[in-house]
Amino acid sequence: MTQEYSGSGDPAKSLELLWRKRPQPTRGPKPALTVEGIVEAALRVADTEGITAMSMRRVADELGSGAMTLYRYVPGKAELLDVMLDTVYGELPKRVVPGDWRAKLDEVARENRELYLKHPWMLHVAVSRPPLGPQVMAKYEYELAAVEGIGLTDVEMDATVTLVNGYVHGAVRAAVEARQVIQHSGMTDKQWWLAHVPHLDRIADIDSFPLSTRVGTTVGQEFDAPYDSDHAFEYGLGRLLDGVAALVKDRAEI
Amino acid sequence: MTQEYSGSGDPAKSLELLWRKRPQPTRGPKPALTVEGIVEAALRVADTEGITAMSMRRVADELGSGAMTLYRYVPGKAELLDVMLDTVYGELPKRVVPGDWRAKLDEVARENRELYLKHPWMLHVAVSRPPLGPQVMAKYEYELAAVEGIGLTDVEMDATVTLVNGYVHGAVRAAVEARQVIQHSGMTDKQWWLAHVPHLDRIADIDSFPLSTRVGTTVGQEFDAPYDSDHAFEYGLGRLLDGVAALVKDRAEI
DNA sequence: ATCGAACTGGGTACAGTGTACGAAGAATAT
DNA sequence: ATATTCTTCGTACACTGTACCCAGTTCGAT
Repeated sequence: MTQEYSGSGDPAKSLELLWRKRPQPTRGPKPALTVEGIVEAALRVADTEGITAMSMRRVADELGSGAMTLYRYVPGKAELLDVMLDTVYGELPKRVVPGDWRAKLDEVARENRELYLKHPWMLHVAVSRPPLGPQVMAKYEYELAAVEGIGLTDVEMDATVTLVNGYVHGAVRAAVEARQVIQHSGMTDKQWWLAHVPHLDRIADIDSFPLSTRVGTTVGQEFDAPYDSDHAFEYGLGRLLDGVAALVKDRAEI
Repeated sequence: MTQEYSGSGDPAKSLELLWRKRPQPTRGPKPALTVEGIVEAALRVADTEGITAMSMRRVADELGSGAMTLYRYVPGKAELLDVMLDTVYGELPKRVVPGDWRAKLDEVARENRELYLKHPWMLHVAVSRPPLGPQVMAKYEYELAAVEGIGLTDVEMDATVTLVNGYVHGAVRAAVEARQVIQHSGMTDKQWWLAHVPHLDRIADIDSFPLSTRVGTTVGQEFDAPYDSDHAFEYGLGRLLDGVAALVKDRAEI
């Protein structure tokens, strides 16, 4: 399995770590490492080798120290992931684009998509309770600003940015999975499909699935792959924003 | 990490396993187990103890046999997960509801949601290339039927059911994470929030985040939790189907 | 009836994982 | 000079998937 859990330890410790407000001691030897250095090394490993490779030992190796040394700087792996997340959220450009709410929400979606594509390991970190670090807070503030003052209630504003974020997460997850499975298996989708079809013809009764056969064939021809991620992203985002537009129009009319 | 990868071994072996077309040998001792029994045991473990607990040793224990014995019946853990997936897809009622495409797509979304809630481990199995078993095929056929004959192209039909499935996956994943994190941490969202706010006030400069503060407070009061999953699901599904409706209307007019 | 081939069950081993514990040494306050 | 505090990090534990191998069982052919 590949689901990491975001930190759930002592809130005070976690927040002090995220905001770099940890009291530094006067006595004892000077620390050889820094939280920043550890996070940097962890990001390097996660970005290039994936989240499964990012073990405490691997990060320690990267820094030339022992695995247990890291525990002097972060309470555990979950909290390290929290800081990693908050750090990469700082990479979001948070551009304020001209235009209405739709242009802004569109920008939010695309910026998040870029970030996920750059750091695919983010997709596998559960953030039901987000790490309340400075970058996470700035991100939420920026995203709410996109839908502020267009007639939605506070609850609808929150639901809308949550919806967009959830959509992007899902869409990119599918796209990244597709990309990774190609590397993992050494086969493109088309090759995979061609390797399965003859066996499926032999084993299954494909006459029972007329729609699947017709649509699957068309989609395969059209996109040279069963799943085209760019197309899927654009289509889904378009539908989603259309749906939000309907609500906004509704609120404006009443 | 908690991402299991769906099988990527020999297509012939995988398909024969999924469709139960494996040639049974005549010589040698009669097998003590069956694929069905192993899948049943694995589902029992995954449903009750989660996907992380579902190890080959744990499943073997459940059956009173050695871990390596399972490898006589399934090529590996990935393929076992494939069969588990195909099996639970068989639980989908696949009701043909009266009404237009929207009623049918709505039903598709709700059936999938129920299934995910019943088997949350499904959310952590990567299915970029779905196991082409009988139940997966039947599911795809049923879902395409919901949007057949309403003026969409084959490609749009596929994109639409993919979009709905992706949406439900994301929405339920968020809801299940929220549920699990309560059990995992022993705190409700409100308790978690109340444990963090005083520290956040002390450490962060909350004046920099006026929208977050206002909206966060309102949402907290309204739903007694930062994240209400039922509300989010209904809101998102509504927006999504509105968006599809706009496309359907467009196609009808041209 | 005998015997080899084919098959099954499952023990052991390997290279990993997060992290609790504790030993050994270094820097500072007194 | 010494006590206190803080550092690094080796060892150990309970896990993981599964490769490899051996012993035992059953059947087909002779």
